[in-house]
Amino acid sequence: MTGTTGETGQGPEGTGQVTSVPVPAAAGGGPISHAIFRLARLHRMFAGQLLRRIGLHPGQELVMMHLWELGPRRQTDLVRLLDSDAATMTRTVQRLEQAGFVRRRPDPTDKRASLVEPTAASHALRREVEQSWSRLEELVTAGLSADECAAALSTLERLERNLVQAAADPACTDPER
Amino acid sequence: MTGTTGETGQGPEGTGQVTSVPVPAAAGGGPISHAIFRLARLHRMFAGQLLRRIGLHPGQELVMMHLWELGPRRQTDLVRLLDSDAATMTRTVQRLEQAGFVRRRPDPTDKRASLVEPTAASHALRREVEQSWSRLEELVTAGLSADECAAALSTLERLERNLVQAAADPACTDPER
DNA sequence: AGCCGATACCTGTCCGAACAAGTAAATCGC
DNA sequence: GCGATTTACTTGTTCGGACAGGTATCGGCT
Repeated sequence: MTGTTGETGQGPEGTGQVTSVPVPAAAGGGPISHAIFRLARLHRMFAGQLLRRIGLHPGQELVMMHLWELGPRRQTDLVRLLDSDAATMTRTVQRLEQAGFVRRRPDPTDKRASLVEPTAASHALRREVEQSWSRLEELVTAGLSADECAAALSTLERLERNLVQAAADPACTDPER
Repeated sequence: MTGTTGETGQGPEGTGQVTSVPVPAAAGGGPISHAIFRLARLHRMFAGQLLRRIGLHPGQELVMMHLWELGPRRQTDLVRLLDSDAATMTRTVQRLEQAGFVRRRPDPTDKRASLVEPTAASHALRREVEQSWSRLEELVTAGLSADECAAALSTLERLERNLVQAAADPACTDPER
């Protein structure tokens, strides 16, 4: 049993090593797209690394944070909050339940729905999760002034808005060209 | 013909629908981290959508672009170029081979290695892939001036550099805190 | 009441990402 | 030359993400 990681199938456990990341000089494509791609990869890598040591997998922490913040929710609500996929949410919640961080209970007002609520045990994680997020934020914004942070945030949101808008505009990705 | 998508197991075929993305107001955590997260998700969604219609899955196009650009490479080189995972690369190349976009041949100078080269058939895709990337870049940077684009790129690179540096610094993620 | 379309969820499948472990071959050091 | 280490690749496993169905339920409409 090499990976004597978790008693419940949870409990990831890695080396904690972040590879040095040479940052390849991209082959042609859009520079901003590539930059987003690489930044996202690094960001994911760090988040995963920070989370792993507190027993969560990337993505699960977002569910937990919403549950801690808002209390019991239906899966559908979680899907909407995280803008996630229903199928993914089903299995994520199943794993969180199996890991003991979440409980499920039928919605009294809707026999189709199930309410998801954080367990008492899960609350012990909250502080750690929030610290990890703060830590990640510190790493990302290291050496940036408050103004620069605000500018960076504004830039990211601008790019995001562009994509959101493009998603709404049918002509953008579909027919044309 | 719903599931009869590809004769080789390839050939993704989706609805082409990009959900509207409500952009949840995040629960607590670092605003920049969340922005990166959401931007990356949207970006991935669009890239996937554009690629799907030309018969590739996200990630595969990066391999192909490097091969088209640089010619035959060993898998290890591809791993380094994309800063990817060796195991992922093995299976990605296997799928590309199975789909007929890539051929593999033993490296004459190193019996461990295998050379990966684009097939003639794959070259027909090149233009489409490059157009898709251009298109994605247009969507992301819609309405931005050249200066704003440069600034955005600089911002993204700055954040990336921070993470790269943090990755190199052992004290950042490991013990401490 | 009965019907029909929307919802809420589940399962199956395919894919990329990451880690662990193992095999074969190359290379270094003696 | 030979053993120890490194390298190149493969396989197994676990996740998240996305799409394609399928089932039970809810609701509005007739």
